[in-house]
Amino acid sequence: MSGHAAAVARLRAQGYRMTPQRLSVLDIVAGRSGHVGADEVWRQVQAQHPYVDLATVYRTLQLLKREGVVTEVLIGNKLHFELTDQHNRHHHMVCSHCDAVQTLSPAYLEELNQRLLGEFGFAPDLGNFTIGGVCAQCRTTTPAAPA
Amino acid sequence: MSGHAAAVARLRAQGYRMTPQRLSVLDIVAGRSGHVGADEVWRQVQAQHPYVDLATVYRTLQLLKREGVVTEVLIGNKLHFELTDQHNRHHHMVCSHCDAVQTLSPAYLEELNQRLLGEFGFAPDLGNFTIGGVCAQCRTTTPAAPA
DNA sequence: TTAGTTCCCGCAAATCCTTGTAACTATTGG
DNA sequence: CCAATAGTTACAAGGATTTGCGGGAACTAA
Repeated sequence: MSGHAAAVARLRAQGYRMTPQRLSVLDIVAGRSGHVGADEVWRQVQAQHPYVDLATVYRTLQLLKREGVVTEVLIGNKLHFELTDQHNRHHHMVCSHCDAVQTLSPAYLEELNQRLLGEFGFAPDLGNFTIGGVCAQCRTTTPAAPA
Repeated sequence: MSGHAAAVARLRAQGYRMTPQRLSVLDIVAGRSGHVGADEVWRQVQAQHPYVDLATVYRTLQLLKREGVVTEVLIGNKLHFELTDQHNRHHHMVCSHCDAVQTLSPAYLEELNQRLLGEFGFAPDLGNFTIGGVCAQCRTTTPAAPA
């Protein structure tokens, strides 16, 4: 219950009602060091408020994502979420073979970001950027992978 | 019926049976200059073979993607496909606001590709790479967008 | 407080895509 | 030519996520 109090205040200031459901969702995502699947967020929310619907969890997660409070990571084909940490920004590399996730410093995409913006006026959504591929582990132990 | 005859032969040589359903799916994707939604592929397949199931279309598209014959583009949250053109490779930038798609030369990602491979041993799937963001048009006409 | 308005939720249905299954079809080996 | 085999399909059911809707709770103004 440390880092996200400011986020709650900010959301409230923007006119959002921080209902028990929303606070619960945020608490659960914030209580993790890494990412959580939407379904697991739901299960944990239900432990506190058994009547909460899955749709509410999804709507809340989308809201928090829109407001930059959480970051979305597509793993396999499930959405995961983690608390956005301004002081430790990172992107994600997800292995399509074993679903392992590595973090990637924003520095790696900074140049691309600038070029797309400068040359095309296109502002990439790097906040929720995830790049798929095959990790080192799977490349060495799998017969099908490029050099 | 020009470009993909070779692909058909290759798939056949790999042991795949090029059934009427599969040929139809491939013909339809190949008959487009740009990308087609899975649902529209289905509709057009049905015009030729009314009994074909949507699941077959999806399975076929996945097969063609796995084999590199077609490229997948996620637009909005619908999958689109286009014939992979080795001589005109490109990635896609998709606007999350208006769903417009721009193509992007592979040159823009070549350095990133090399760095991820060299520093992490991670082989990004750039063949089916799509980057989301907000296009120039929407950035100027929308109140919410970064500089 | 009270009426009016806005926001949010639970519920249900819909959407897009994937997967399980049993039947069907081409191919292979006698 | 017939049986065994492997690959494919239609159909149906499932999974993940989104959306429509109507009621209800919270904020606002007077």
